[in-house]
Amino acid sequence: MPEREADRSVSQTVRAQLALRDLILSGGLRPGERISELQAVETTGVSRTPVRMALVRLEEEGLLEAIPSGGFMVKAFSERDILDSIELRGTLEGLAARFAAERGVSARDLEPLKECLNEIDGLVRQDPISVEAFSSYVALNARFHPLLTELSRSPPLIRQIDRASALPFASPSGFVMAQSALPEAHQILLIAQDHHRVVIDAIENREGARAEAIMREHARLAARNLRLALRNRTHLDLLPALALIKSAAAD
Amino acid sequence: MPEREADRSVSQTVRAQLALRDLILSGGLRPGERISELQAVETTGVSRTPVRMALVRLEEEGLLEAIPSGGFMVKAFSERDILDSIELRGTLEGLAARFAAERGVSARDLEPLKECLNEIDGLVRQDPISVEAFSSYVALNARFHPLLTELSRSPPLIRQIDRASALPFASPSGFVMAQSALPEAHQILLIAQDHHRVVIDAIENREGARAEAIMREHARLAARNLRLALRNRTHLDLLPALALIKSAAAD
DNA sequence: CGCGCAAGTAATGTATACAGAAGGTACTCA
DNA sequence: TGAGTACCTTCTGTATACATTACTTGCGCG
Repeated sequence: MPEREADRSVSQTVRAQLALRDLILSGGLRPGERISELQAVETTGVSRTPVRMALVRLEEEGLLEAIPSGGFMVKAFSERDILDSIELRGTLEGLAARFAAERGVSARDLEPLKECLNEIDGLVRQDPISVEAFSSYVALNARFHPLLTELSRSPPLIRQIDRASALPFASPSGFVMAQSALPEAHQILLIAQDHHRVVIDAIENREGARAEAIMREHARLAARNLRLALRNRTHLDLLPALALIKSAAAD
Repeated sequence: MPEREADRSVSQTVRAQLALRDLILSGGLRPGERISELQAVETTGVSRTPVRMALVRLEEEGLLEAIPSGGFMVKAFSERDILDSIELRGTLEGLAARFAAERGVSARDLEPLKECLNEIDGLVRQDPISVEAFSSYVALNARFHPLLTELSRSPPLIRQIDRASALPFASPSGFVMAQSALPEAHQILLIAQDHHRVVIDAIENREGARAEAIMREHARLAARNLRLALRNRTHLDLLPALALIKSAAAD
């Protein structure tokens, strides 16, 4: 079947949203820079209507900021903003873990999570850990966290966590790859995996406060990774999203 | 100056958004009901383009749900959803209070909050409390909570709290008016005001954990109000948003 | 030489026309 | 009588044209 010009199956709006998001995260647009709709029409190849829709959605996503007089600009983030976003995500995931513990979960619901954990165990046993193993870890981690969130069985909370994780630097896997270049890499991964095991154990034993606390601390690993990566200033290219940081980056 | 057909100063999109939100919250549309764009065009009087924009924003706001095949429907909420949304808001406000306590706030920043508290004190001294006093309380409460949130000086958190409070039944003032019809009304108001004083005290003394805990508990007053109002089933007309609840309401 | 105003230009907000798809209904066949 | 199919209606998604508003540039006046 002919499939020129990208997928014909997805809507123009989604296509524009993806294209613009990539453009922003790859640093194609400077923070604070106004996004011209016509310019966006040229780069995305779709009409103004879906472009406008995509811009609105990217604003809600947090990547854009509305200009009072009209239009949108690329949002700029401080390092503090990012750290706060991580703490925020950890707090929400903590709430989800507490809900799961307090309300109880069936062994059947826990099954896919334990599978994840076992697969991750296979990875972290390596020393040193290969880059491919890191990629696998990112994938497994990106599977584990949503599963954990869903254990809360709370649609409003799940929704809010999704929104809080939409910002790439706030997502559970946002800074794992940055970590791969660090000497502490293996150690941090072992700790993260221990957090995973502890939160499942806490949920199984209906220990709400413990489940909540460990998820908060778990998120703070991401904050540590960010700080280490910024200080070392090595392999920052692994983190395209950092193009949005105000002071740093911007070579 | 002529001002027919509503304000000419606000955009059509905002006008449509307000009109549709009122329509939904007043129960004009049943939960689960599909919102036809053309029908929305007729009721709002604006064209399809701003109507579509308004629908997208109302979806992000949480009042609408996207239908996979296209279009939007009015979202339905369970009582549990609402209770979770309140707990969620309390958790976020707790985080804001903790940030404020940990990072410290100046006496100048606290001034407007203390003014609020003093004004509320003047209200809760009455016994019994008039309906007008309740309205004044709602207004003051709606001023206090955003001020408290801003003490965190964390734009990402402020943004997330705004979004969590957008749902009318999750907002800090969502169930205060319902409470006015209850025999426990005065007592609950006194407790709420004590929470306000305690959180400010905790922030002043840099007691982060205490500030966080009290805001969580403070939000649970709203949950109590909701449960009492639903059990008593009196003055439910004060809560138009309850038209969105799945099982209840729906006469 | 600097500030302010005006005019031109460009960009956004809005309206509408068109195409494609989804859903409903009626009819036919088993 | 029930199920399946085909057609028709109605809706959404997209494109584009138009109007209004904001911004910029250049000129004139102080």
